[in-house]
Amino acid sequence: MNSTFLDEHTAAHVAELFRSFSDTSRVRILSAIIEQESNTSTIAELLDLTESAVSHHLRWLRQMRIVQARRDGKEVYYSVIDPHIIALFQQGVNHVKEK
Amino acid sequence: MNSTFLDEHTAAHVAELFRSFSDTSRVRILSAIIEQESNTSTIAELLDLTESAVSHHLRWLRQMRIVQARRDGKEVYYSVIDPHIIALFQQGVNHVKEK
DNA sequence: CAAACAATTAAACAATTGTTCAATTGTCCA
DNA sequence: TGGACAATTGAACAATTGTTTAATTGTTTG
Repeated sequence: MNSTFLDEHTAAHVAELFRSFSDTSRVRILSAIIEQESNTSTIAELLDLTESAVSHHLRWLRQMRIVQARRDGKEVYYSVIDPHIIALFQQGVNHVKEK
Repeated sequence: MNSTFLDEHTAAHVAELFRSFSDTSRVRILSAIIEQESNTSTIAELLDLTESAVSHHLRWLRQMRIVQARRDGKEVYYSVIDPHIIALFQQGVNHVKEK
């Protein structure tokens, strides 16, 4: 169906996309907000990370359009919008779990 | 169906898996050998990389059990065995292409 | 308005990563 | 066996990345 042979430019974008899921903290953050929309400090507390570290990762994911931010008063709530992204992430998780 | 909330250990493995696809050269190498089983120097020539660089990446991918090596005389041919891995990779590629 | 809380940002740092160069190993065949 | 070719390996390096600390911005409420 689809050829996978990629030009350098597309390959760079694919790599960038997968880089979203290539760090332990980012994977944990994503798993948390896929499970339930949460704000920065709740995520930080839940995962035992500093708010700053979480915020840096979320900025990265925001720039990649992986996560969506919604402010409610002082808090900013994050979630994963795109079902394709969730499916991609889940597929990686399942692969690991089924070993 | 499946909860995605992950313990640190599983998250680390998931991150490690996705790291296989998180570098432009590795993405290009994978796209080449998914398209067609190839040996190190053919891949190097096709992608304009040194054989050493290609070999280093392939070692990484081999250790991750993403690729399979088959020696035929002087040449070592690489391929991606697991259809789940191919599907995961393709899904990332499609996500990028559909933007 | 000021104090308190939530989140972001910038700078700095240690750690990791990708690539190169050079040396080595494995295989074939004259 | 020795020379040629293919691939791997190790060491070194520059570049990138994740985290911390400290300062700053945004928002609410006393």
